[in-house]
This record gives sequence, C-alpha cells and structure tokens, in this order.
Amino acid sequence: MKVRVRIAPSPTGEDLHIGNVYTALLNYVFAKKHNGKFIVRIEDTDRTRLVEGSEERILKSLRWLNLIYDEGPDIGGPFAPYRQSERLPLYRKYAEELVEKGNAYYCFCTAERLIEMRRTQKTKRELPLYDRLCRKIKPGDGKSRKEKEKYVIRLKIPEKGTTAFHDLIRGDISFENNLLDDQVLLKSDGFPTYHLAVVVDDHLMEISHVIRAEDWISSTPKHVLLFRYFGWQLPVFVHGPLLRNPDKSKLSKRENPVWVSWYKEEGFLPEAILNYLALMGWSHPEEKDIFSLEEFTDKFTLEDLKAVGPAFDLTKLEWLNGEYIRKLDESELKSRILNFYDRELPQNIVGKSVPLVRERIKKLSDYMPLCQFLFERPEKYEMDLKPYDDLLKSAGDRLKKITKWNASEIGETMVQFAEEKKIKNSGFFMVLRVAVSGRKITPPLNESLEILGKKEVFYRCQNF
RNA sequence: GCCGCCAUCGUCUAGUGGUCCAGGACGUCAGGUUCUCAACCUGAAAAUCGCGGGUUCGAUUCCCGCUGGCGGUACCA
Repeated sequence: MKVRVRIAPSPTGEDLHIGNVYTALLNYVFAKKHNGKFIVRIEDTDRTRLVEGSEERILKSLRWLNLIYDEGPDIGGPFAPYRQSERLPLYRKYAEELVEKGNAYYCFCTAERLIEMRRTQKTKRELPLYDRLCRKIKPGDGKSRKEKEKYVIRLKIPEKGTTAFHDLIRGDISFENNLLDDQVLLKSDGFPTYHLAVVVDDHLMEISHVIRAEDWISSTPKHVLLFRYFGWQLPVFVHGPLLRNPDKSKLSKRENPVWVSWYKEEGFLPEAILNYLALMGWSHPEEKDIFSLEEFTDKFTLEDLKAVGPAFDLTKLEWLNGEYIRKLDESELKSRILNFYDRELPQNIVGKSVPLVRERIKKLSDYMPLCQFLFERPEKYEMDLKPYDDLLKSAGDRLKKITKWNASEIGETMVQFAEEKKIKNSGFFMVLRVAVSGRKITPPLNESLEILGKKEVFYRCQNF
C-alpha cells in the first residue's frame, strides 16, 4: 500500500501547538519509514476562530522543526489545493450527493431552537443529541425550502446497531448508533464541518493512514459512516496519546507553554524537541534516550506506541536540550547562538566563549546571562567590593605585568598573587570574578579574562 | 449524566505468566572533582506494578468487576 499521511492543523492559534508537533512527528516518521508522503492540509473551516497569520506561522514552525512536508498549501502537490477554504464546492457537492442518496438531510432548525432543545434535554436528563425534527421533512419539501431558508446538511445516523472500527494501537472500538448525533456536515455559511471535510479530503488525497490524537476517537464512527455512505475505502485509523499537563489534563496553554514559538524563543533546539517528543508513548528498543530523527525513523513502529497520555515534562526536555547543545561542535554552536540573538554580537568573542559555555547552558537563552560581561561592563555587582578595593587594585597591577596574556599565565599569576596575599584561592577568585563580571556565576575566570583582554581587565580592577 | 480510551517509581518508560523482593532515564538527595556554576564520576532514596475478585502450581503480565484519570458529548477543530 502506498503510504500517504497528513496532519491537519487549523489556523486558530498563535502558532503550531506542541501537541500538533507530536502528531506531526508520528506522521512524518511513519511516512519516511515507508517511503510515503507527508502532507499538510490546513483545516480552516471555522471562520469565527480564524487567526490572522496563524497558517503562515504553523508552516514556518514545521520547517524550523525540520518536519519537511511533501505536499502542502504553500508548495502545492498533486491534490491541490491543500487549504480547505479553497475546496468549498467540493464539500457541497459531496454533501448534496449524500442527501440525494438519503444518507443526509437538510435541517432548518435555528440556533435558538437547538439551544432550547438542549436545555430541555438537560433538565429531562436526556442525551444531548439533535432530536431529528428535520429528518422527517420529505425530500422534496427540503429541496424547495432550502431555496429560501437558511439550512445545514446533517448526517443520517442509523437508528439501530453499532458502528465499529479498528484502531491500530487500541484494537476494535465500537459505538452504539443511538448515541451518535446527526452531525452537521455542511454549515449554513456553506463551509463544511471538520467531519465532512476530513473524510472527503482524506479520500480525495488518498490518505492511507489517519494518525491523530485520541480526542478524535469519539467522532471516528461518524467518519466511518461517511466513508461507508460514500462507498469509499477506509483508511487505517491510529489514535495516538494526547499530551498532558503535569496534572494530567489535556495539554493546554494555561498550564504549559504550547506554542512552538515559545520553545524557539527559549532556545530549545528543534532536534531536541523532536527527540523528547519521540520519548512520549514510545521507547527505544535499547532503552536509549538520545537518538536522531533518522534513528527514530528506523526503529519506530506505530504498533509500539502506547495509548497512555504522557505528561509533558519541561525539566526533562531541558536536560535533553543540554545534551544536544553539548553534542554540537563549536562552530555549529557558535552560529546557533549568533542566530538566536538577532542583535549583532561580536563573532570573535562569541566564538571564544563557546567552549566555556557549552557545558554550562541547557538552552540557548542561558548564554547571555552567563556571558553578558564579555560584551559590556557590569552595571551591578552581586557582592560588596568595597572591602577589597586595595586587593583588586593590586591584582590589577599584577595582571598588567603579564606579557603572554593567556588563561594559564593569568591563572598562575593569580594563584601566586593570592598566596602572597595569604588569601584562599576560592575567595580571591570570587572577588575578582565579581569585579570583572558583576556576577558570582560565570564561565571559568582565567579564560574569561583572556577573552576580555588585559586592558579591559585592568580597567575593571580599578573601576567597580 | 451518557459514551469511549487509559492505568508500573514524582515524571518519561522497560518488562509480559516463573530469570522481577520490577530495569533504565529525568528530577531529588549524598559524596568525589573544582576558582564560581556547570559538566563529569560514584552512590542512595523512590513503584506492596490503582483496588478487589477470578484463571493458574505460579500473576505486574490473562479474564471480570470496581475505582480513578483523561477525552468526547457544538452550524470548534
């Protein structure tokens, strides 16, 4: 079977949601593994929730993450367009076809009636389903009424029986038909609902595997019914776990950063994010925690995916990110840092500082707090330096005399100096550190002084 | 409420009838190293395998029930 999978983000948020990244990763990896196609389809059928620029940012984030898609709204493909708002006539056509076949019907109920209906259902403790009033309208009457009245098209759910489907990781799942709602397929604004659009497009785009999160399980029977009514072949359904907040609720922006842009701004590396996500619901056969996307692709199988919703743990992501930073070679890390801070930083200083910070930062954003003093003189000092005025000045004088300005010379000189002054190394180095950087936590001192240069160090020993 | 999915250390997970008084990783704690902080090394604590029944010579592993968590229940996706 030709493998074609898709992700279907809706442009209703600030950016790509990290939960969508997870689903995208599963789809991407599955496609790559089977030499299939990974497709992005934008599901922009809800005009009320549409967010300006969202689609653009979603696509940009996918690229940033290196989840490169083969077909999509901006790059086209054999089944274009890949934006549902540009496929409207299609959905109408198929919805009408269903009405024609008797598997769907026009509904003229107003929003007010539906609200009222649900209210009574609630008080009578009945199921909150559409009462199927318009299902009784004769087909001919429906056809003529729709010419002058606002209407939607609803799916006709069988009154009896069950609708079942097979999920690749959860097995057989079945639902009683009498618990299913006569779902709206075509809204009164002419846009399809997700349910219609997803089925039509998945079929038309020849999607072989529908890999999505588990919150779609309960609407899958409606999709199955649609596939059947149309006489189309069912894709393989795979419902992965839903990422959770620490309290185990569905991952939300209230409790967790969810937008990819946040992770980018925080200095997480795309490869670390993907590696971390790969650990959700799946584990490497050799119990490895760190592996590349290629290796993940090689070892991954959908069947091994667990159905439990894992909690998203930023702490572990940070650790993993640190591991990835340490694996980067110096020039690569240098350019990532330079890239991360859009403002102009002196390349040579960043380059020299890289070996000093590589083991000290977990995120790219950790760089500046640690290295700011290499670029500008400290404004504040985390320690009162008054008592050490003389000490620092004479240390400055001593440093000035060094002819070969390098870390080891500086180190030896300072150790000797501390000895002469009968101060403990650790105490002395701390005073010097704060004088030069303003901070108690810095990269190794000698190397930092080397980078700063003799003149600047001398200056900072005199002025604080 | 109803329907559905799920259930191993705090978190991510391994394991599947005996080799598991449950293994790894993050985190935590202690120690080592050290000019600070990291990194690194060593070690420790941490899961009566949600509870109760079965099946079995034997269940974390199979079955049932319960409980709990989560999801769905829209002219949102």
